[in-house]
Parts: sequence; structure tokens; C-alpha cells
Amino acid sequence: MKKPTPATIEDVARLAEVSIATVSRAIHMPEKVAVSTRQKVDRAIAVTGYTANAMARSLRLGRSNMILAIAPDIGDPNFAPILIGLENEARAGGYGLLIGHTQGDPLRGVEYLKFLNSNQAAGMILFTGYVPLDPASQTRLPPMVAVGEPLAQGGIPFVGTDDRGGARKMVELLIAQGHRRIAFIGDSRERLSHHRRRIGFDEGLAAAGLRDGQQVLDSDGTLEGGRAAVERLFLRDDLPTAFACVNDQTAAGVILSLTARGYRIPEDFSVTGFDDIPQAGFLSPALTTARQPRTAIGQAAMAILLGLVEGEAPEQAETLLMPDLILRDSVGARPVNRRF
Amino acid sequence: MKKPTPATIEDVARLAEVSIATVSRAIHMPEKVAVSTRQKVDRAIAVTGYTANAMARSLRLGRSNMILAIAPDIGDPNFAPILIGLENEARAGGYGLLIGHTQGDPLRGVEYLKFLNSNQAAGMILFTGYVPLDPASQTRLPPMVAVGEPLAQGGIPFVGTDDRGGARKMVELLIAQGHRRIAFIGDSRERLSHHRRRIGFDEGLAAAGLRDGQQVLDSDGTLEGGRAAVERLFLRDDLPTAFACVNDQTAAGVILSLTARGYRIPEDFSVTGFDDIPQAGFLSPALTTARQPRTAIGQAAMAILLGLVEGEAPEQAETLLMPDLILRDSVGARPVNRRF
DNA sequence: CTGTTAGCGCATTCAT
DNA sequence: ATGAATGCGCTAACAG
Repeated sequence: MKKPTPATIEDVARLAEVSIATVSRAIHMPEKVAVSTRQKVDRAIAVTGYTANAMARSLRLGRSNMILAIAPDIGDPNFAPILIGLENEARAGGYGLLIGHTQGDPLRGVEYLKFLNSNQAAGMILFTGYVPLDPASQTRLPPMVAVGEPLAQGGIPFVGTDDRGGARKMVELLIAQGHRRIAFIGDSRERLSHHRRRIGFDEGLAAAGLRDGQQVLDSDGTLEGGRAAVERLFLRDDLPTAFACVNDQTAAGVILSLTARGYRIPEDFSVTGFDDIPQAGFLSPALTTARQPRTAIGQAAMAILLGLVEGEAPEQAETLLMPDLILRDSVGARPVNRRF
Repeated sequence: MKKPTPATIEDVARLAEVSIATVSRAIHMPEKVAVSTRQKVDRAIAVTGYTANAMARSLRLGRSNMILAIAPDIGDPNFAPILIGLENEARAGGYGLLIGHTQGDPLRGVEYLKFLNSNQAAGMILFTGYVPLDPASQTRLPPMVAVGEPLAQGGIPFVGTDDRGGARKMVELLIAQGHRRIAFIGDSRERLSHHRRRIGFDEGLAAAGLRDGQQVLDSDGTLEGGRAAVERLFLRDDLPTAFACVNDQTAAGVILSLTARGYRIPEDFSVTGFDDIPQAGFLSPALTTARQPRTAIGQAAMAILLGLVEGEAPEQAETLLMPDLILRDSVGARPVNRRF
């Protein structure tokens, strides 16, 4: 019969013929222990296959070694790559990563907050775009870092894409291709990230002295919305030669609508997206877009959170990572002879 | 100044003027406590905002309330939907879900096994297709359930798609459309799931008395492999009218190759996939495929695992869920006048 | 029905 | 440099 129960610190101590205090020291403060003793302990640990019971350790320390990440929707294509970054960094720091999803229900956020307060996790990564707040509990908020969508509330560090800079780079690309009349299909809902893309668009155009060529259509960030925006545009006469879309879904709608009308992309119109969702490369034509540096975002966010957990002062309010422009087939030179 | 430290069971007991044992009972065995006492306790809990310290509880019970899910690749499109099912069911049972990824490295699997042995998790969900095994540790394996890819090793319950049944349904659909000569583009690598799809294909054809119309091409489950298989096929003269592919990636390759040769789908050839990856609907033509019931798989797997954790005997070796046929545009009736 | 108490495994004083 | 003893918060056995 093998060992039915995992080795405890006591097993190690007995085998090494020292006290449990010494074993603990040998592990956590090796320099405070005689070399010979340390060796005995190390050997005993190897023999027993000892791993400290994390529960006991957490109880004693009053702090867990888990980080909880909560998201409104785990299925979000942005989620997985960020998760990888989070998990890598957490593991490197000796932490485990827990995940929870709220399915958009703020109540579930509060539930997870309780979870934190019961010491099950040392800190929290927020994908939600808002801070779950338990009106009942008056305990101070645990360490948190927001990711993906900036937080309206202040005081919580945010790590995400440089939406403004990315949008600006996108416009500059279009301008470099000769486009002078560019439409921005935006998102009028309250999303900070989308608002910032709009600002980057404006800036890029203004810097090139092209404020006149600017057209802005409001939409809702969905494929349907993108389609509808194009339809509205065709009611007027003053067509752009390029569409800069607030995200890939919108761009997909624009492409579909344009194609349905018999236009060719990029010969007749150029269109760009933002995000680089998995489907972006499968559209026809394949979509030129700005890819969010998702894994890097996850990694940076976790690094900051672990710093917070371990008592460091927060560095800065926002850490913005520049997206990469992914050049595919939906952007071309401005059509020279517009046939319409 | 607010409460700096969370309320403990002792705070509640003091406020309710009972002993801590009574508080614990009021929570876990309400029927063993007088109604009036229970009310006092409930009120005290509400006032203090008490949540049991999970660490202390786990330490005492010798069992954690976390389940660890490990996957070779979190980015896998199959992963997120299964994760949702897992998380839902875990939460319903009072468990949290931890995730880890091995990046295909067996060593990291062993690392997670140690994690389990340090009591950080009560059980484990395996996406890996194999059991991480620590040669050093002789402790018996913790409760595990495999998901997605069947396990070669026996003794571990598996929950997944009914690959055989799904493939068979797919072939039957093709046959119903009039196809008599059907090629199966398989995957010769060692994947049990893919092997089972092949068997379902054979069965469907045999049941219709169509063993003659059967062609089987080996491939590797990738887009490139699908493309290559078609090219090989065109070296011969005896073309099928439909391609049943082992998965969506392969189907994408087949579609690309066929389209590049100037054929139209589904007019000239029908093609089917398997899995329903997110891109499937974005192919042109949109791919008809079998969708794995992923969330249901996750839910079922977690239910079984929690049963195991709580000491129930495992029910059955395999739980197979039938995939749904997603009818899109890549399947049509058998071409009546083959022009080639 | 309720209270007293032991002990889960560990890190950490306080002695030595 | 090392050991003995304490308590983190909780549940369950045992008494009453």
C-alpha cells in the first residue's frame, strides 16, 4: 500500500531529524539555516515528495495564492489570448489563475467579490468594464486591475490596447494609399475604447490636413450595424473611397453590404477593421485590421496585479500597448477613375 | 475606519450570543438548530457580512472546493464553450474553476498534478488527451474526467461528442441528397476522435449499401492537408461528388482547392466538415458541418467529476453527446449532368 | 438543542 | 542556528 495521504512538513522534519520550524526556514529563508542542515532537509523533501499544503499556508498567511479573473463572457474571442498572458505571468509568480464569468449579470460580480473576501483569491482581474460593488460589504476593495475595456471608475489600473494610437496608424495607412475622403463607422454606445478609436481617427485626418474629407457614421459595433451604415451612406451622393471601421464586426458588415451592391474591394473601396478577430482573415477579401496585442496585455496586467498584491504602490493609471497593423487584402490604392 | 479584516465565525457567534459551533451548525445543518437560534444567527451573519474563510474550511475538511481544468491550448476554439459549461456546473455545486495550460508540455502536466496533491484542487478536468503522470509520486490519482479527446488510458471517464454517430448522420445527409460516390478526407494521426468519425462514415455508407462508392484519403486534419488531399485525388480519374471531411479545417482546405480549380460548391461538389469552428460560417460557401455540443459537454463532465469528488462511483466509461448538424451552403443535390 | 475542545498544516515568535 | 509552542478559522466529536 502506497502513501494514501500527502507528506506533511512533519514527515519531512522527522526524516531530516530536525524540527518543523527548521524545515520551514530551510524552504523560505535558506540563508538562515546551516548548509549541512539545509542539505538534509532538501534530501528529505525529495524523498517524501513534499509539497506544502497550500490551504494551511494561506490560512496562516492570511492570503491566498490565487488570482481571480472575471469576464462577462468567456467566449469572447479576445478572452482566450489574454488569458494565456495572464496565466503565464501568474504561474511565473507562483500564483494560480481562477476564472469566473458573470454572463453580464452584475449580481454575479458581487458574488465573486464575496469569494475574494473569503480569502479565496488575493486579487482580481476585471474584464467587465465596471467594478462589481457590494453595497452591503464595507470592506475595502481587494487589489484589482482592469483589462480590455477601460474602467469608468478611477483608481483602478487599466491595461489595454492603445485605441487612439492604433486608429491613427490605421488612418495614416489609408492616407498613404492616397485616400482623401474617408468614412469612420463608429459606435455610439458608451464604450470608452470605441470612443478613443474615433479620436485617433480624427487626429490622423487632422494631422494630414484632411478634416474636410472626414465623414463619421454612427453605428453599434455589430455586423448589422456596419451594413446599415453603408446603406444610409448610399442615400447621399458624396461617397468616400475608404471605410475605417471601429471594429472587425462592423467592417464585416461594410464588406458584405458593398459586395452585395456589386462593388469590388479593394478596387472600388478600401475598408479596415480593428481587433483582428479570428474570422478577420476568412472574410473575402481578408480584412486589414489592427491586432490587439492580447497576450502581452494579459501578461502586463498580471504583472501589475501581482505587484499590487504584494504591496507595491500602483505605477500608473493606464498602460496602453500599441496594436499591430495586420495588412491583408481589404485595403488598396485610391481608385483613380471612379466610375460612379 | 471600516472593518479592515473580514468577519470570522467568532464575530458572528458573539453577536448572536451563541457558540461558534452553533453558528457552524446553523449554516451547515440548519435542521439541527432551534428555529429561534437559527434566526439570531442568520441576522448576525447578515449584519457582519460573514463569509466562511474558505482556506480554513478546506484545511479542516482536507479537501478544496476548486476544480482544475488543464488544456494543452486555451486558445483552441473548442475550449471556451466547454469552459462555460464547466464553470456553470462547478459554480452550481459550490466549486470554483481553476485553469491551467500545458502548452503541449507534459512536464507542465506533472506540475499541475503536484498542485492537486498539495490540496489546492479536489479534482481535475483533462483536455489533454493523456493523463499527466508523475513517476516520482506514488500517490493515487485524484478524481479526473477527460473531455474533448478520449483518453487512451482506461479507468478515466470521458465526456465528449459522439463522433461516430455524428459522422454517420453527416453521410446520411449526403446520401439523402443523392450522392453515391463520397470521399472521406481523414486524419491518419493518432486521434481517437478522428478515427471514430471514420468508422461512422463507413457505417453510414455500408448501411446504404454503398461500400463501392467509398473513397478514403488520409490527411492530417489541417487546412493544408485538405488541400493536398484534393490535389492527390485529381491525379486519378474517378472523382466523388461529395467530400466528407474529418474536421472543418480539412474542409476549408478542400473548398479552397476546389474553388481554385474553378469548381463551384455545392453545384459541382458538396463538402461537409465537423466541429463547427467559428470560422465555418465565414467560409464561402458557408460550411455545412456537425457542431459539437460543447457547453453541454462541459456541464456533463463537471457533473460527473463532482460526483467522483464527493465519493460516488463512476457511472460509465464514456458519455457521448450527439452533435447537431448545422446545415449551411456547402451541400447540395448530386450534380445530374457532370460536365467532367 | 447547544457548548467545549481538539486539531487540520503551516509560519512565526520567543527561547535557547 | 535550532527547537518548542502558539494560533490562523473552521468542523466534528463529544459532553452535557
